[in-house]
Amino acid sequence: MMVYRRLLSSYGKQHWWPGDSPFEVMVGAVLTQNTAWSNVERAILALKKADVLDAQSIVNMTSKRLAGLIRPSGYFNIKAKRLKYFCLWYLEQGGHASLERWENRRLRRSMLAVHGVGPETADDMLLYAFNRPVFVIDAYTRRIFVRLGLIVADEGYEAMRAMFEAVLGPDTVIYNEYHALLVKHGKDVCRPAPRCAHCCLVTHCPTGQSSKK
DNA sequence: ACCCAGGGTCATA
DNA sequence: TATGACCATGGG
Repeated sequence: MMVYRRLLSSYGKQHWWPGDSPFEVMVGAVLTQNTAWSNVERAILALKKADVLDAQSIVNMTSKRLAGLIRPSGYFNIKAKRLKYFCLWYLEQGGHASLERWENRRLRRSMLAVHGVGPETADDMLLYAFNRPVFVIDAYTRRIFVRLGLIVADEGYEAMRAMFEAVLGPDTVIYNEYHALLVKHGKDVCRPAPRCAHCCLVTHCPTGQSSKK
């Protein structure tokens, strides 16, 4: 796809997902829900320094303590519970070595059944922790392709994923790089539209949202 | 002081 | 099924 080539030549390889192990990638996928990655890094660093970045430690520890450790990532009470649910599932299924033998669909369904793991989080894990050819759709992907006029605004998650996967064919390497490039482009260039378009055009906004005073 | 960020769940209608 | 409320920190 042309969009992919142009992004790649503009930005170069992104080397995703940042993380030292598949498990760390999965933890990061939960922690980064609606959250800036820089905040997630602090949380993961705190887990490492406390030497608890493994499923067993997280399951054993109280939600209270876990919430304190991941505090910088935001939504810490909710995410502490989500991490515990996820790690419990992870252990029950026999860990990474066991999960690695599962087929894509079964693995995805099983992940989605974990409380706190939605489509994007599951697909992050599938692509970046298990190297499965699953295309990740996120807010950046949607925004960029809406702006390009290539999709309509209310296109659903599964419809978009199916579209990308059909066009690109099953290719883990391309999916990996493409998603990372879309995030990069979304952050740097394809910024969100202003809330009040009027404020971009005039100095005195009738809605009063331009904070003068 | 606002807005935003690599979402997901839950309660309503 | 389709909206809205809620979760919470750190950076611009």
